Amino acid sequence: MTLTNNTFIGEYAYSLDSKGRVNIPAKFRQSLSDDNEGTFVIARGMDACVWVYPLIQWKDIESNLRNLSSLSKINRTFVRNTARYASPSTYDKQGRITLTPSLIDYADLDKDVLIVGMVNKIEIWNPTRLDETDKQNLEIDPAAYDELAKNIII
Amino acid sequence: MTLTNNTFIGEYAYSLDSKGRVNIPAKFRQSLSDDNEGTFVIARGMDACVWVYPLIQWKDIESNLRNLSSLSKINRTFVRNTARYASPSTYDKQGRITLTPSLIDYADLDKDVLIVGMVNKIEIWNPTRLDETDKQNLEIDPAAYDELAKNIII
DNA sequence: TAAGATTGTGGGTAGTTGTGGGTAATTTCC
DNA sequence: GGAAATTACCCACAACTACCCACAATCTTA
Repeated sequence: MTLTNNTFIGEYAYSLDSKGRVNIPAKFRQSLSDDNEGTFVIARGMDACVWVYPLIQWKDIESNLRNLSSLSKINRTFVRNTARYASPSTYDKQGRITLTPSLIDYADLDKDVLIVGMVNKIEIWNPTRLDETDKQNLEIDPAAYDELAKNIII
Repeated sequence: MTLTNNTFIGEYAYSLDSKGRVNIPAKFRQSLSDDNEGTFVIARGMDACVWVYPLIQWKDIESNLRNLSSLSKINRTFVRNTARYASPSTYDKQGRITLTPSLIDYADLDKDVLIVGMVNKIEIWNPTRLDETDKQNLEIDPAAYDELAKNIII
């Protein structure tokens, strides 16, 4: 079984141990291409979660950031907020990455975490926070949502 | 006799075993093209059932999701809702795929299941749930059918 | 109709995966 | 420079999954 390289789908209930390590689901690891060198880049998500990018994917983002002119204030802010909290993390022999205390704090992570495949990246959630976010998202404009769905035949 | 590749029609009564495995009807398997690598992607249906996509079909959806920037909140929600409950499943030598406990729960599946060909994907139903859904759908607004008639010739 | 092939279903087993903890190497700080 | 803290690497084990074999029922073909 192989999906597209560096592609992640599905939801997994895993645990964060006392050393700040989380397992990356085996199915996700199998999808990783070799040029990632066993490394992810972890960063603050735009929601209350941790974003985990395979190295290759992150390099792509970096080159996009490079193209944003610092003349514009919003660009400066965006680049700063994106780069500031990002850091690389290589997984160990058991397939775990270590999260930074700062990110654990930001995402309000406890022992039980939910790992969610987001196609080009991975999200790590406190299950309670995800529930809350889900509920808030019910208030999203249904018309805009349908518009999105219309363009993707599922 | 073979229809178009990766196309599924008809209805089959099969069973879900204690390990969460369901057989994919032989006729469906014969229709699969090789580039599916013996793999399906199972996901939550929009009704109370499990959707089963041949890998090729899913990759199409995936590439659409990949193009949605996570800067927009509605995009994030859409990608998350779509990808979260999906997972790849390769069929074994007997032609069975394994469903996740989460999907079995969502579709309220028991031992007896109904497998329905939906042309580009497959649905797995609890027969009782399908009956109920059918009855509700009898009350479909005729105007909606007229609208549909503009888009399809049967 | 009978023999053979295919298909659906059940269960055993070996390998993989998730999780916890120990130890040595590295870094930090006084 | 040396002690303390942190990090990276390694081992161990239980739970789970994927793979394999078996068998009965059904369908195909001569």
